[in-house]
Amino acid sequence: MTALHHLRANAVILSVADEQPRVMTLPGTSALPAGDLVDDQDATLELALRRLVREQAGIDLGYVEQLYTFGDQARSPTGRTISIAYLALVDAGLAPAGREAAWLDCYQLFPWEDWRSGKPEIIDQELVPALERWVGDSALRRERVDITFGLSGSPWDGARVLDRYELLYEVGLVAEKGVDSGETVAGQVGVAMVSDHRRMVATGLSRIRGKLSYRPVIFELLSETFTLHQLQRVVEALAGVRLHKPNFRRLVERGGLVEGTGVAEQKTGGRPAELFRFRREVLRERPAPGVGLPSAR
Amino acid sequence: MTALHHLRANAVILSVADEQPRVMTLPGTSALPAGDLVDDQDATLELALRRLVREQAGIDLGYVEQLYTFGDQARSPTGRTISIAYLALVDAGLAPAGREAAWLDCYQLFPWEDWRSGKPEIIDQELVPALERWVGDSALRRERVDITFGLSGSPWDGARVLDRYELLYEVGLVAEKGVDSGETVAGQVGVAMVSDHRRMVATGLSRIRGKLSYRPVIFELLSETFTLHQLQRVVEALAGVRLHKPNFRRLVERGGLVEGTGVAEQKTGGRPAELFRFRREVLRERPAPGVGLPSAR
DNA sequence: TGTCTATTACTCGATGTGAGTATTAATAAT
DNA sequence: ATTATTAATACTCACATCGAGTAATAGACA
Repeated sequence: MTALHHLRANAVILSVADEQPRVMTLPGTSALPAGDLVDDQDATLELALRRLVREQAGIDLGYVEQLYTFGDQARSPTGRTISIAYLALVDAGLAPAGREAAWLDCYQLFPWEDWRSGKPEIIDQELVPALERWVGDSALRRERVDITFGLSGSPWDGARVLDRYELLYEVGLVAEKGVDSGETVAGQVGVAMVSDHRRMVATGLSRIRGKLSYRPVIFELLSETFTLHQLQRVVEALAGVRLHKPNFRRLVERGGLVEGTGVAEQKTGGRPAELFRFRREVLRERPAPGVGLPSAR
Repeated sequence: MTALHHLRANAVILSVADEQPRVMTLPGTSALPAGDLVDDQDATLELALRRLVREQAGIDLGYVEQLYTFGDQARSPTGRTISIAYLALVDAGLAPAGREAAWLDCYQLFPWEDWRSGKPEIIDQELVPALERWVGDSALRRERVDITFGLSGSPWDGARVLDRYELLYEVGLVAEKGVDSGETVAGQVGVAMVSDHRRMVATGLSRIRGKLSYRPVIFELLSETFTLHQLQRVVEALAGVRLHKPNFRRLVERGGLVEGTGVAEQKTGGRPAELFRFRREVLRERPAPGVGLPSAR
């Protein structure tokens, strides 16, 4: 009745710095913090993961949620390895770097996901041609490609990060194994990661993009106080789209998500902005408080 | 590097019959279909689960998605057991019963979740008093109870099924272990299930309630064709609320989710209703097509 | 012919959303 | 001091959607 399995936990730790979403890796590698779940000293899996990250990267995680459990046979040649992936969000200000942790730009992993300066050129130049070849005259493939990549009049759905990654993987455009460095491989798009770690990051980005509009997770990535401009930049970085400033401010203020502190700060050369903080009471007032991206409904 | 673990897969198989959401159990028990993940004959975990359900309950699952991985130490006294739970949706018409599978009414498990005939009496009569005692004068507990159960002016959020179950578990109102029959236990609310299976069902119900409004999952529970009335009843059963008929039809028709077949059927004694079918093209047209419940935004 | 059931049509106000434009406040350079 | 710069703040407006209510209609059955 007892089975032998290789059981691991992986951490997708995201933060936003310099208007770029980034994921923590172990220094010198393109691997996520991960470890075997071997001893039973932790009461819950989540606590085991927190301990693991503390030991490997030297930080105490705040927000943590379970992402997905990966267990396909193809993942390892000798027997099945089960990996339970977790998503963590950390404030860029508190995030360590250097000997303990390195940070990898998410849009180097998924260049097609950043639409902040318009549609990424890689889509029409590299992805679409390869996808079209793969489609051939299959109606099923046609529909799938149209939906996941917003072709043939379908809208681009920012939250389908994972769908797109999985499709590109099937098509053979993204590599998963046999790559230890963070280099780009010929014939492949984006920077690869060890094993299926890039797929885990895609899962995490999908999750958080979807969650942005109905849970106030964004504040996990910001300090206690922040300007509305900073808040908008962080949302834009994660969502991968530019937002209309007046509407964003209206949404977030009138929506009761933030409250001003009265204090003004910021020495960016222009007019100092007021500092805001997350308004916790919104949780009691609205069923699904989030920042609401365009066409995300 | 290799760890010994007890690894299992569980299936939360939902369907709606007679306007009641129900979950499949093994006949004579209050246990979900489940099994050890021991051999590596399946390429993916999901395939392993499908085979397991086929062997145990004799049905081939259609829609399947991974739910959550449970691995808290408290689950088993001797070493950790990891359970990967999956959610499956089956058409009530195709669902088997009898020797192979039994069906358990979800609202017997969670009587407080069915608001179709108004607020369930159990909430004010049993839950709230116990919750209030548990809160005491802790502001943290106060906030949590208010949000999860819609107290002190907070709205009731249908999708928080799991939050409510977990809170009731902490408070001691729902039992998890040592109960093999489906009977109600003194001092406890709702029908218990084996081990943490009821928690898995709560997770599944939470997931599908949340998903209703942005993914057309509801059609997995219906036959190829159906009347709008049937569709509404199934949505109401899952969501646990009554819906405004004219608005529902407008939403679902003008939203492009269904299309008429021209065929009229139904011999319920009144005017025959037109049969509709799911309109697949909506997937290409809208980013997040769903049935949109009231205040679900 | 009447009754029942359920479909179908219409209205109306409140709210939210996307988009655009204008104004103001403070800092830094000249 | 004055001006340019940067960004915050304020306002408008059309449009779609939503919640809620009311009314009319079509067919089956007794």
